[in-house]
Amino acid sequence: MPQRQRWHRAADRRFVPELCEVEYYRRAAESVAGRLVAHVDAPDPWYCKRGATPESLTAALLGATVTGARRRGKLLVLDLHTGRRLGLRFGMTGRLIVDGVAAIAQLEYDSRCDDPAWDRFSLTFGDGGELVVRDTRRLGGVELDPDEDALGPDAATLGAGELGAALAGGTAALKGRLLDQARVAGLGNLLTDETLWRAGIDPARPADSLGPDEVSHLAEVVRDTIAELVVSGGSHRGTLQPERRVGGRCLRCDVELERRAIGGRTTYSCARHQR
DNA sequence: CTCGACTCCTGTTAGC
DNA sequence: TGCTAACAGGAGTCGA
Repeated sequence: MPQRQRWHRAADRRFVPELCEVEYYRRAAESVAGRLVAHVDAPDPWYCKRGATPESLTAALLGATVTGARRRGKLLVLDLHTGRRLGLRFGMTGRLIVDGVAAIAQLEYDSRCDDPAWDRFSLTFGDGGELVVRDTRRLGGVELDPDEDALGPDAATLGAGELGAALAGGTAALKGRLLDQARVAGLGNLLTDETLWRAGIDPARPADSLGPDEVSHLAEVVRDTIAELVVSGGSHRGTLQPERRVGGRCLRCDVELERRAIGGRTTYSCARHQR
């Protein structure tokens, strides 16, 4: 098979739970609101985070009624009528399956791993339906009463003032700050590359080197990009994504994209128009 | 406080 | 052809 075609196929599969994907999970999880938890299955103690155990999760959840599903950044929160909250994180390969239907059909790496063997956590409801977290690589996790305030403002509604505060006083690379969930919640590696490419800003610039107009513009691009990608199907629908590979080219400038490690993450950017 | 380096995990892929 | 090692990235921890 020609190399170009292989790249294209790989790009098609690239799909990681970032903000857009977790928003789909949230919408799917809304349908369990009003239901009573009749059974809790937490077979993997490693998957229970921040002091939670299969026993403590069962104690907190069994008999509780879910009252709603919220999202902050990449964290999905199920509210319970008891006032307690269940936090779900999906890592890189976590999927949410509600009543047997996957909230997203396909994620990177696990297209052929749609296997109940990777079920890390599930709730069964009084009506017989269920909510399952299926995570091949176990980088996600489940916790009780997550500290939502430890997360920065949600990227989907990021204001210029909020972004300015998130970037202030940082000499490290802009991209590193954007990936820091305590500063801005919801941006992952793909979405960060996408927004900086669209905004025409070099990801390696010091975070506090952006002028007020750049901050304002970037915040707008972040909001618009997320809004667009939530409508069009997820992070992998980004304009940059098909070119986000070795040898990929900038669709604006038709030059080869630069590939670097910034903030510890593989970064693709255009040396010509991202300044 | 900031921030880079390291670690977790496992399917895929590059390279010998 | 078959094996191995690097790679992918969200998030926590550690130490300078």
